[in-house]
Amino acid sequence: MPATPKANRGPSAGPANRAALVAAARAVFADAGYSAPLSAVARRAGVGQGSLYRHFPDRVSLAVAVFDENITELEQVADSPEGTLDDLLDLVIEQALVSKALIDLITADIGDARVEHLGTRVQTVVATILAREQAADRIRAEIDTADVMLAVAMLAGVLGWNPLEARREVAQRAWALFRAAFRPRDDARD
Amino acid sequence: MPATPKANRGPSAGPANRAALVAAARAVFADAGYSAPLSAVARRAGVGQGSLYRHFPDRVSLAVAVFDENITELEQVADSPEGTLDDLLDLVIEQALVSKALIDLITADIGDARVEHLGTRVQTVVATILAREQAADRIRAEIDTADVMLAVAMLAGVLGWNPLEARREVAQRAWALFRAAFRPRDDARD
Amino acid sequence: MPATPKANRGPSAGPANRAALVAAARAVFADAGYSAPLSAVARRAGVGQGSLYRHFPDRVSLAVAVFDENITELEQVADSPEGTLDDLLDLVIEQALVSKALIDLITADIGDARVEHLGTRVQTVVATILAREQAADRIRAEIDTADVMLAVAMLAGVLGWNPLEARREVAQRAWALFRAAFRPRDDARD
Amino acid sequence: MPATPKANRGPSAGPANRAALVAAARAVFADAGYSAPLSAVARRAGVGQGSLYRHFPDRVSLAVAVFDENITELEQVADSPEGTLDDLLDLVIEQALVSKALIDLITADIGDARVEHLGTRVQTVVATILAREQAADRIRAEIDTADVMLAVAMLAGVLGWNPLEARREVAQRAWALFRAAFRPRDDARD
DNA sequence: TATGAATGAGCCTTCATTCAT
DNA sequence: CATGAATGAAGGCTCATTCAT
Repeated sequence: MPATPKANRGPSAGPANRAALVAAARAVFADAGYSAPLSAVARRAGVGQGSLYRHFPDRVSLAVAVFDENITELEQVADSPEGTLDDLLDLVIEQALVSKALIDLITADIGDARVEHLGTRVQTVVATILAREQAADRIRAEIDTADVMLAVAMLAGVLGWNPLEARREVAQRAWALFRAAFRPRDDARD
Repeated sequence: MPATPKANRGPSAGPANRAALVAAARAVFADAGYSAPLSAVARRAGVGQGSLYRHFPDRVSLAVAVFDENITELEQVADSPEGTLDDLLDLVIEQALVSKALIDLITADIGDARVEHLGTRVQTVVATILAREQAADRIRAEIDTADVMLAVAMLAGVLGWNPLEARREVAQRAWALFRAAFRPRDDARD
Repeated sequence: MPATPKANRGPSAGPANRAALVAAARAVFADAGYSAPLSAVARRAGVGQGSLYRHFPDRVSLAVAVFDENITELEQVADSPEGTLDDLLDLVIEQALVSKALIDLITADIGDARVEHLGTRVQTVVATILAREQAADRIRAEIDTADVMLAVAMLAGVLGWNPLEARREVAQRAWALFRAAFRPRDDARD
Repeated sequence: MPATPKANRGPSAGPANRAALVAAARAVFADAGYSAPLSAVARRAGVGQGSLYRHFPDRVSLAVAVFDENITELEQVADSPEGTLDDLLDLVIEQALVSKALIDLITADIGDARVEHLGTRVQTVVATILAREQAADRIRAEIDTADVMLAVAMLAGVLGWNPLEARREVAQRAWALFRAAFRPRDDARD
C-alpha cells in the first residue's frame, strides 16, 4: 500500500537500459566531464539509480563501456585496407570531446585492468596502421608503435584542454609537428 | 562558537603559514590532483581552515601561488644566456608531477585572468628561448612560439598521465619526436 | 563515501519522512526562529540530511510547506459561513508562534513566487471575511482589504516578539485597537 | 622582527574608535541587517577586530549603542513642548530602516537588561507625549501608554518588513488606522 | 529485476572569538 | 591599548551507495 512504484518494465528492459545508460553517460561525460554525478547519468537515461549500479558497478565500468564504442570505430580504420594514420587522427579529433573524458579516465584510473585493456586495443590499431604507413615509406623506419601511441595520446590530450573552437587549429598544428617528426629524413614534403 | 580554541600562535605565524600552505598545496596537488580537498591542504600545513581562506580565498589563488614558483624557475632558464630548450624541457620534466596539476588548473579555469597571466609568462619564456635556438640554427625558422608552447604542453600532459617510473623514458621519447620535428631540414643529427 | 550507512528503511518511509520533516520544521522554526539550522530539522525529524534536501531543496520550500498548513486553517474560517474576523484573529493568535517565522519568511524572501502565493491566499481569506463583516455592518465601508491585511500582519508581528505568557494580553489590546479603528463611526459598542 | 604592525595610534584613538564603530555598525546593520558579520563593522570602521571587542564585548552592546542615538532623538520630541504624536511617528518612520534592526534586536534579545532599558526610555517618551495629547483632547482618555507603545511597535514592525518604496504608503495607512482607534468617540475629524 | 528514496560522510565556506605582537 | 591574523566549530549542500518495495 505504499506510494506508487511508477513503472517497472521488468527484466526485459535490461539490455535497453544498458544501452540507454551508455548513451546517457557519453552525453553527460561530454557535457559535465568525467567526474559528473552518476545520478545525472541515470536520470538522463530515464533509469533508476539501482539499475545503473546493477549494470555498471563503478564509474570505470561505465566509462569503459562508453569508450569501447569509440575504440571500435578506431578499429574499423585499422581494418580498412586504405585506412591511414591521417584517417585515424581525423577520427580521434572528431572524438575529441568525449576523448577528453577518456583522457580523464585514463589519468584517474591508470592501473585498472579494464582501462589497460582499452589501451591494448588502441595499441593494436596503431601498430597495424603504422606498419602500413612504413611499408609505403610514408613514415621513417625508426618510428615505432610507442612513438605513435605517444603522439596520439598527446594529441588527444591537448585537444581536450582546448575549447571547442580552437580544436581544429590546434589539431592541425600538432599534427604538422608529428608529420615532420615521422617523415623520412630526405622527404621534402610538407 | 569554537568550543575550545586550542591554540593561537598569533599573527607572527602569518608568513610562515602562507609558505606552509603553498608547500602543502604543492604536495597535496601532486598526491591527489588539482581537485584534492582544500581541507587536506590546511590539515597538511598544520593550519586552520580559516587561515587557508584568509590567504587564498579560492582554489585558483592557491594554485597560482604554487605554480608561480614553478614558472619563476622556468623564467630563470630564459634569463640565463646559455639556457636552451633542452634545459627548459628538463625543468618541465622535473616539475612534471606538479605540472599535471598545472594542466588541470589551466584546463579547469581557462578564463581566469590570473591563470592567463601564468600562461603569458610561460609564453614569454618560450619565445625567448626559441629565438635563441633559432639564432643558433638549432631549430628551423618555420617553427613559431605556438608550436613550442604546444610541444611543452603536450609533454607536460603525457608526463602527468604516466607513473613516476615511466616518466623519464616517456619524456625522452617525446622529446626525441619534437627534436625531429623542430630540426632544420638538412640537419643530420639525431 | 559513507563509511557505514547505518540504516535504510526504504522508499516506503518517504511520505512519513516528509510529514516528519514538516512537523520538525514547525517545531524548530518555533524554537529557534526561521534561520534555525536545517540540519536541526533533519535531526529532529530523524531523517538524513539528504532526504531533507530531496523533499525540500531549499529553506523556502520547507517553510512554505509548514505555512501551507497554517493557511489552510485560515481558509477554513473563510469557507465557513459564520466565520468572523474575530475567528480569524483567534486563529492567527493561536498560530502566533509559528506565524513569527512566517513573518520572517515573508520578510526574508519577499520576491519568491511561492511566498507571494502564500500572501495571495491570505489576502483572499481576508477579503472574503471583510466582505461578510461589512455586509453585516460590523466594519465601516472605508476599510479595505489592505487595511485588514495590515492589521493582521501587525498583530502577528507583535505577537511574535512577545513571550508566550504575554501574548494573550497583547493580542487583546491590539485587537481592541483595531476594532476601534474598524468600527462604524456611530457605533457605540466597545 | 615580525611583519609590520601597520598603525597604532595609541590609546588616544579610543573614543574616536568607539564613535567610528557605532557609525559603522549603524550603516552595516542598515545594509545587511542585524545579523551582519561583526567583522564587517570593524572593517567599515577602519578598526581592528580586537578593538571592536574591547569596546563592545557582544553584538547586543553594539546594537544598544547604535539605538541609543535613535532614542535620544525620540526623547527630543518629548522634550519639545510642541512635540506631538505625529512628530514622534514621523521620526520613527524616518528611522525605519535602522529600526528594522532595532526590531530584530528586540526580537532576538528580548530578555537582555540593556534592551529593556531601551524600552523603558521609549515608554517614557510615549507617556509624556500621550499625556500632552490627551490634555489637548486629541486622544481619548481610555487609551493608555501601553496602547500607544503597542501601536508604535507595530508600526515600526511593518515598516521594517516592507521595501523602502512602500514604506511611506504603509506608514500612512497604518497611522490612519491608529488615529481612528485613538480618536475621541464623537470626533468627526479624519 | 527495476525503481528511486534514504542515508550519511565529507567538502566548502563563514564567522565569532582569541591572542601574540 | 590597537591590530589583524589564527583558529575551528558549525552549517549548507552534494553525491556515492544501499536497499525496501
